[in-house]
Amino acid sequence: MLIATWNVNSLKARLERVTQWVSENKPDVLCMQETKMKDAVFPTMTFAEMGYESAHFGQGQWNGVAIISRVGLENVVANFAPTIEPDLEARIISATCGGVKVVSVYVPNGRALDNDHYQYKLEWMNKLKQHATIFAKPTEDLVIGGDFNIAPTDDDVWDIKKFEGATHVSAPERKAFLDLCDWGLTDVFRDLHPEPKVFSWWDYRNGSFHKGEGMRIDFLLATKSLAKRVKSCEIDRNARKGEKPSDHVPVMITVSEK
DNA sequence: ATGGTGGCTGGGCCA
Repeated sequence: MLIATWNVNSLKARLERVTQWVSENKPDVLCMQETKMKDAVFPTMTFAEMGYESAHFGQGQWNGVAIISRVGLENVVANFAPTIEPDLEARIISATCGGVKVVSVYVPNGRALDNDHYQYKLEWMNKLKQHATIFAKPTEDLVIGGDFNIAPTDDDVWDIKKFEGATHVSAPERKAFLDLCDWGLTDVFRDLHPEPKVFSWWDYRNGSFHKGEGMRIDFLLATKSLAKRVKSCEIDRNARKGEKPSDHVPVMITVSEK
């Protein structure tokens, strides 16, 4: 089973690249973020013709998350679980795909440490942990895939000195990330790849990709029962090349059957 | 280099 996550930065602008990537990689499940479209215009038929069911939680010009699956797509939950105060933005959708509980998340950016949006980000991470506890047990097969807008360690940014006073690397954000993992989730990529400076995002500006100035902020976080069956985890750096790339690239895991 | 690029849009915000 191949499970992937990708912040596509507008599915409308990226549809050709996304369908091309799906055709080549044939993920069983793909979590997407920043579709930036309303549900009514989500390309359900395009994916259906490729053999995928779709679940989309969109709002329009910003945010928007989706899960597409060719191994079943059941029990879809748009937004946080019903007992949690709902987010006003479309940033989380959950479903069960082929026996695995899957959550696609687009964690708020935070903007700046003194910005209200930063508090919103921290609260959002707390709600995500609550959502996990409601949506699944730590003993079940669960993967949370998405753009977390948090670099968990200094190895996950190109130069920590450039991030003094910035979001994505602050101690409270990193603690929120660890708190979520402490519930029972593993950063599968880091487990299999100890090497530093492997990134999933590069700013469009200033030739960042070619200078190697990126961050690893996109993750597949798996519960133990799932993580122990993961055979490989890759970040598809090639997806940042060529015409009209997203600023993020896909992260993918292959999981062996039980 | 207080800029740069890209995607919403249709001027300015967001990342």
